[in-house]
Amino acid sequence: MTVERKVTVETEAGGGAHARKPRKDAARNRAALLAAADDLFARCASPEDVTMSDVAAAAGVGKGTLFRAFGDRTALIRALYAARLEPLERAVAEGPPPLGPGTPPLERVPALLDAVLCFKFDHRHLALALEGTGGDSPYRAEHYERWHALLRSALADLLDPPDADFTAHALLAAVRADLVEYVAGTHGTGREELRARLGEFVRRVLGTTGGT
Amino acid sequence: MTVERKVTVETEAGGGAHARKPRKDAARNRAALLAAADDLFARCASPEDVTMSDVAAAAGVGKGTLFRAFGDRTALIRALYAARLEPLERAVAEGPPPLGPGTPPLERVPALLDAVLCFKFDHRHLALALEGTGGDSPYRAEHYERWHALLRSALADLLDPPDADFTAHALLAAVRADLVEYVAGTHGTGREELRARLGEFVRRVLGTTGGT
DNA sequence: TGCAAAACGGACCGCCGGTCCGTATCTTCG
DNA sequence: CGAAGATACGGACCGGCGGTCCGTTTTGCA
Repeated sequence: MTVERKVTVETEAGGGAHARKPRKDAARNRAALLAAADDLFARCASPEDVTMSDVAAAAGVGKGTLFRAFGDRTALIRALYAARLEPLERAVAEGPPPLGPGTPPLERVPALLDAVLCFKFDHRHLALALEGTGGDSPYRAEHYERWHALLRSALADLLDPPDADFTAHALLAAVRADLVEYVAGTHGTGREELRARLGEFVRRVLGTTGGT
Repeated sequence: MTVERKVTVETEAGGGAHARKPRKDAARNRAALLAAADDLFARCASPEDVTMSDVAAAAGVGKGTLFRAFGDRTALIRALYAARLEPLERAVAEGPPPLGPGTPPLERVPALLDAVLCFKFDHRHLALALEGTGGDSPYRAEHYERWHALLRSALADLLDPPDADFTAHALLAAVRADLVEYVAGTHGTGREELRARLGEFVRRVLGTTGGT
């Protein structure tokens, strides 16, 4: 009876999870949705008041399409955030100093935090949307774990292991999007001034006293 | 025609905003609602899944009563949080060292942060509910401004003014409820260990090297 | 060109925060 | 003590949101 080779075998077993090539309209719509969402988040005061329907409408597609493409609100925001973050992550993973690997920790840690701060500042709307996903903490996002691990390992040369772990958390907490937004928004503190303050703070944490 | 002295004059002009004595049942219900809310937040995993209807039902009153008493969800949570925080605020405002005024900054700053950490740890459910109020940042709450100002003024003796301001923010960021929850929950880090890590971190920020 | 797989889209659902208003309860004053 | 006015009660009700469903349309392949 020939078992019906209907398989759709998918080559999945090997572990490669490559989605088997999306249809053209699907790809186009996905891109349009990302663009529309980015635009809306940038334009609106609070992430709360850009609804999923808004995004779909702005992209010129139906709501069903939006949810089919991304699953849910959180996933949409994560996808958007990840797309914007990718250049920075590449620079950290394989770029030149002071961000890339092979940089001495005392130099790399401040550079990493400065880079994160700049990113959060320049993409506040996305970062706020991501961190304010309501559900629960932003700490659930796996990219947080990556940054934490990176920072911790860089700090490992300078501190005791348990301290390195907590310090990494604490330093990342200093560049959380809502804090950045608050300081920048309320006090009118500008980008460069914020960078200077953070730099000084990090220097103090690392015990680097001034120096040339 | 005697202009109808209907006034309800209220003595408001003087600036005193004392609500003119609430009715007895209103007071009782208010208390019941606070208790019910506290209980529910403590019992539920995420603040998100305790609804206003739940609170009203648990307190044995109607939803209308709940909203009449507190206005909206945020105000309910704030009232609850403020009630629990009050002892600590008194200790800070008029208590003995190391929390109270008159304590030298080098001693007071770590003490304040330790106290906040303990409070956030012990009342995670409330702190999470408050900070996760969705709307926007927890920085809008006026009690944040109080703590920030307090810390900043304590730091003013040790740092340049702009650094004191940012440092106060950064230190408070290290004790945010969701971070505490994450570190305590995921890594199973206990209360005392967390206090030790925070203490060490603060010490490093203040440049206090070990010492007896 | 024909056909099945895949994607589309918008009506629809459940839920939640918040409102409204007829009814019940308290308080005060004669 | 009784009645009237003020205040609070409570739950049916509303608008809007995230998310789902399924009949219809598009696409890719042979």
